[in-house]
Amino acid sequence: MDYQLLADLLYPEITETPEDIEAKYPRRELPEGAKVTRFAPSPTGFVHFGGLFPSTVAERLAHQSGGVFYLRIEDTDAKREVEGAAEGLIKTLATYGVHFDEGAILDENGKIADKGNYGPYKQSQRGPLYRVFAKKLVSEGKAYPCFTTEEELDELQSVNKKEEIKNTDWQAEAESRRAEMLARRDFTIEDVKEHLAANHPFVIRILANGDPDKRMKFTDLVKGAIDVPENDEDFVLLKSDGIPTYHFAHAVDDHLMGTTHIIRGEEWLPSLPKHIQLFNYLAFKLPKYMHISQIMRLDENGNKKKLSKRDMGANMDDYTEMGYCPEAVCEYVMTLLNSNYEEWHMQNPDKPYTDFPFNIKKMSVSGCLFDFEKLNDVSKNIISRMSADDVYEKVVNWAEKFDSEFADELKSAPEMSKSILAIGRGGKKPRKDLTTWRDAKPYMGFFYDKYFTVIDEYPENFDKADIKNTLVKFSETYDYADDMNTWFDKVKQIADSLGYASDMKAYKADPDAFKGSVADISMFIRVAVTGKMNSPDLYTVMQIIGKEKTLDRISSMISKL
RNA sequence: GGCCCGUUGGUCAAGCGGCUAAGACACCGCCCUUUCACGGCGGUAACACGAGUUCGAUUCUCGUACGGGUCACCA
Repeated sequence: MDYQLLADLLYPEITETPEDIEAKYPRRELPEGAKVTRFAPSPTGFVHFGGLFPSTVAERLAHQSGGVFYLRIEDTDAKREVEGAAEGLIKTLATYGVHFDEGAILDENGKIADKGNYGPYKQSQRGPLYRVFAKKLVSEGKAYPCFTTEEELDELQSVNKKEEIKNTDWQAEAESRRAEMLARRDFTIEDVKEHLAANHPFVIRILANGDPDKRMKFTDLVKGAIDVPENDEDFVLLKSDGIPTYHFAHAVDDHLMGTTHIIRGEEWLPSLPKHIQLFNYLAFKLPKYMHISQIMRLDENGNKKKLSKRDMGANMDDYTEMGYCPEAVCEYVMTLLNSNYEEWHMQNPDKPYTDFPFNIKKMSVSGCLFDFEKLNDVSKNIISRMSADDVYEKVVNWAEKFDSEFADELKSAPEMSKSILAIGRGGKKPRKDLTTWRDAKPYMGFFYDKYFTVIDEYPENFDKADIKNTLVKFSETYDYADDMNTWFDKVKQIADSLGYASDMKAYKADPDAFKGSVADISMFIRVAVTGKMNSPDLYTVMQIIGKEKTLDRISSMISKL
């Protein structure tokens, strides 16, 4: 077969050669050791937690090494493309610290525009480029046109691949596919001419020459040494619309764009043989690969499953609504990515996670389970270290989007709101009441008349009269100007007068000698003022609420008893 | 089913031929404390199984089991 003739028949309009293209994509001038990485999402939806993972790794590795991190949009599947998804992706990534140096990123008008010299960065705009390389492969007898239509393929495939395939069917399936593949390779120039004349669509397939029984040694930067079989599958390079498949685009783009490290999910491991073959055929230098373990979740049977789109915690945009601050999510990701992150962070509590020396060798080989508890802990700690002003601003920000009424309430009394948030904050052992911004309302709502309700009831085992007496006595003696000690001394006096222990030690030594303790007396007052059995320091709460409201709330409770 | 990857406490995980097998989260207990939230101290809890190599295996090799991934003109 005259392969050059075949190539010219297929792509008469392509006159450029790979060499011409290479000349337009010179090697990057980067310092020694600098890594060029990329994130290459398909614009089919939101950013997924499982996508934030590799993109964070790619970003860290590039920026830590003085390299380049770019965004390439893999919009090669028009059918699945979602309008505006790419823009959303970029914005979401940015909130989680994933910033691009180059690629199809947002310009000042919020539109996607290319930045950098290795574009275009949207694969749909790179069609001619791919065809040059495809033509080359055809001319070398390493790829060939296939006129089998999708419908015909579906029919040939005896079993629907989406359905569960019965054990016995697998063998038959493999055999029929093998036979079918060999048949596809069997054609003449005349056949091609006929098809072309009839305007039949075609795909370009690679002509696989591997022996799947042979293994190649391959080193993955995360997985270590692995065995991969040679590729024997004539997979598609160019689809009938002239747009490449992932595999071909990966080879051409990452070569041209100078990617040094391919960072992607573990699910790509099985297609590695295809990529190796392609890079070989194309005479491209194989980049380094890092296949990152997947994030799992527990299914209803207690088995681990890949965290998928519909799962809780999958959509990064949900975290905003749930009220997590991006720093918390980033740190949580770091703890999963590098096990020694936490240790480092304890030693460097004030440094941003971007100062952490990220280490490929410390990456986990096995998949990990997504754990909200751990995220919550990280989040709680981060918020506890923020200033009251910061927290105020962030809570308001969140509330403006998701609870505008609460936002208005906060903004109507900013000073009070800030002093509430300042309780127990700033010291060596800050309170950790807030895990997410969403927690703010239940935590501090009782300060505002609008949200104040008595939630907790007095426990049955206390005498109603004691409660009432406590409240009456307290309101009689309460003086807003009292300092904390004076204030508490008065509470203790009430305790003594009602037969409750004012000294906790005495109470603990002999609880039966008293009706209760000053703790209970405080609780009586606390429920009246805050509506809850638990609250931050009561004295401080009253100072913030103010004399009038404090007494109002107490008297309203008295009248209810 | 073929191929690939994995398996240390409930979870994330250190470990890289000899350790009483770290640490963090969660849980429990005690202390501190007027409640809560912190903080301090302590506790329960793990090398999937079976062979082999070795003086010695969590660590190396091979099986088995289990889990995950993948097998498209999707990425």
